[in-house]
Amino acid sequence: MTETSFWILTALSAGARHGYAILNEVAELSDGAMKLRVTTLYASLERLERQSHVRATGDEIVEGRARRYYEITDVGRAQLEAEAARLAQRATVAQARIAAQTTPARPAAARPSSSPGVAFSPLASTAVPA
Amino acid sequence: MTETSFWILTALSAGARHGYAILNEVAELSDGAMKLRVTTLYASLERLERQSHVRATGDEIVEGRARRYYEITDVGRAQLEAEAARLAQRATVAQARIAAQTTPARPAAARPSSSPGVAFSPLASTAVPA
DNA sequence: GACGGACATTCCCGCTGTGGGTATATTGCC
DNA sequence: GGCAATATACCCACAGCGGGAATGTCCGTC
Repeated sequence: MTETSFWILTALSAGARHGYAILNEVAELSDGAMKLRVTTLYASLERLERQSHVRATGDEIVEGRARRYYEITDVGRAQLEAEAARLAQRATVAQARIAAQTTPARPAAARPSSSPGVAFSPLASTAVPA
Repeated sequence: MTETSFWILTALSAGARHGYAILNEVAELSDGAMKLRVTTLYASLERLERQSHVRATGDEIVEGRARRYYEITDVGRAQLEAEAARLAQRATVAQARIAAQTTPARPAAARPSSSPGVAFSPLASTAVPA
């Protein structure tokens, strides 16, 4: 999932929104870090609609302006949930590595990176050199 | 930062690696979820080198095969750290929204949402502790 | 009354990142 | 000899993103 799609689904997970409202909500949710462009937004909404992650719930005319409302589908919600879990895991893995790096003394390069038998335990010993 | 760059930097944050070793380590770190293609890998390494996030530390010949080792720079490490923090925040924001949506009673560590049922609360400020 | 700004959607077009396929070269196994 | 694994590199196509701008209404300011 792209970051754009992630933010759109997150915005919609609290209720139906029209395009422009999504734009503003994403900026707010991300604390200004993510500013969607209108072109990106509407292109992404089209893609999400094709993938049945969002659904258009009809057009409205409010004060002369046409508004198209979108809502998240069950599929979209499941995808968002899975993506959030992946993001959390990614962050954990990276932060564990960074922490393991800054704490102990570090040898020079060219260690062989032969994997320790068990697959990936981020919080414990991440292949710390002897 | 792209996901590819993120994983490469994460792999390199534990020490210098050559391209092919990065490939394997990323698959391991992500528990098989992320499988870099060789084309993507080397193209990304070039980009990261141009941005001074990684640095080539010289070529070696091991058993007849040329190996080019890469190591993460201080700039790259800082970028990785920042990216990990962003990922964690994104995951938190999304999971709080999902929790507020699915559990009407009480979300775990999220902020107290005023009205559970028909939630259209605009979220005045991002309540994510850094 | 003209002008700019906010709202709201849509089209055109170029750039970047990704990935499939493939070429090259060496070592080890069957 | 053929095949897999290791290791890097090139060519080309596709998808997502974003700049620019068009369309149209409403509101506040000059």
